[in-house]
Amino acid sequence: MTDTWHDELRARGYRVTPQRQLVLEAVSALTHATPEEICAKVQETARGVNISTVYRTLELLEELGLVTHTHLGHGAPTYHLAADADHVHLVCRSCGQIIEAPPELVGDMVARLDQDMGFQTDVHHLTIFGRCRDCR
Amino acid sequence: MTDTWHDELRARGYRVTPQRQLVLEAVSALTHATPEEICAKVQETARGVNISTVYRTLELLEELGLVTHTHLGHGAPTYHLAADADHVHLVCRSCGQIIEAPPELVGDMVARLDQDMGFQTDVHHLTIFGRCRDCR
DNA sequence: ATGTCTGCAAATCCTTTGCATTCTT
DNA sequence: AAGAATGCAAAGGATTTGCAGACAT
Repeated sequence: MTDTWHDELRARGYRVTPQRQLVLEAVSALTHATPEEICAKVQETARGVNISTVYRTLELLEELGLVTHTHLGHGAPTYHLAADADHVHLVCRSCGQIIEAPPELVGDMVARLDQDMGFQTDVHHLTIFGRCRDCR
Repeated sequence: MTDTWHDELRARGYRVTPQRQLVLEAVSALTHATPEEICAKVQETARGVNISTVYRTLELLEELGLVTHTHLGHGAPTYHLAADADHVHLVCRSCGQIIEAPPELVGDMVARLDQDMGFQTDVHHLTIFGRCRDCR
């Protein structure tokens, strides 16, 4: 990833800090990571980084469009790099497995929702619950 | 609704209690209700019913297949009668409006997920985020 | 009578907030 | 120097749990 977001940050009056870089790196390195997990990863490099900073940073990075989150279950949401987020999530109710499916699978639905309801789907945030092949 | 679930309950070794009946009635009377809201509704009839009883009861009723829940946003989940749940939820990110759309809209997607991935979608639990006609 | 269910209070999990201090600009 | 960001601790909302007493069977 380039560092153009540094300029984006400054242009908006925000500041580039080590914590923000580390959180973004952690989101990049992990997949489907919760704030807690991201915090743990960050602390491997810089201990002392606080969980509240992680929350604040995730909110900021999401506002900048660099990361997105999804709710994969009951607990904490999970974060992705927005650039890696071009898929929908299938969550198996039975074994808990998380499957990343190509967005083409829902293309027809997205088109119909648009045509019939005027509704513009946020595909990146889409999570579908059900049972996977192995569990049905 | 008939009371056949009473027998179902007893057959499984559970008991029929006023609280359980009231919670089911509240879920039936309300729509998209959170545990808190359900509790408030129940307390109109029987004050003293505790929120933890509501949580335990909702879990039980869900296990019995009488109610389902969906996550419509960040906060608490919302509950439905399973019999009323034959629709998918569209949530507008901008105005917060919740639209109940006919399940036919996602029929194609469900079929594809089944064919291509062997994945059996839980349509009742499906919530789609995006922007509604008025907000796009 | 037996064992389940309830209410209560406390505990837990996840997230947010206030504030003094530190750091980026 | 000015103001934004951080760490810390405390508060907050949602949900779960342990337990003694109440209730359905």
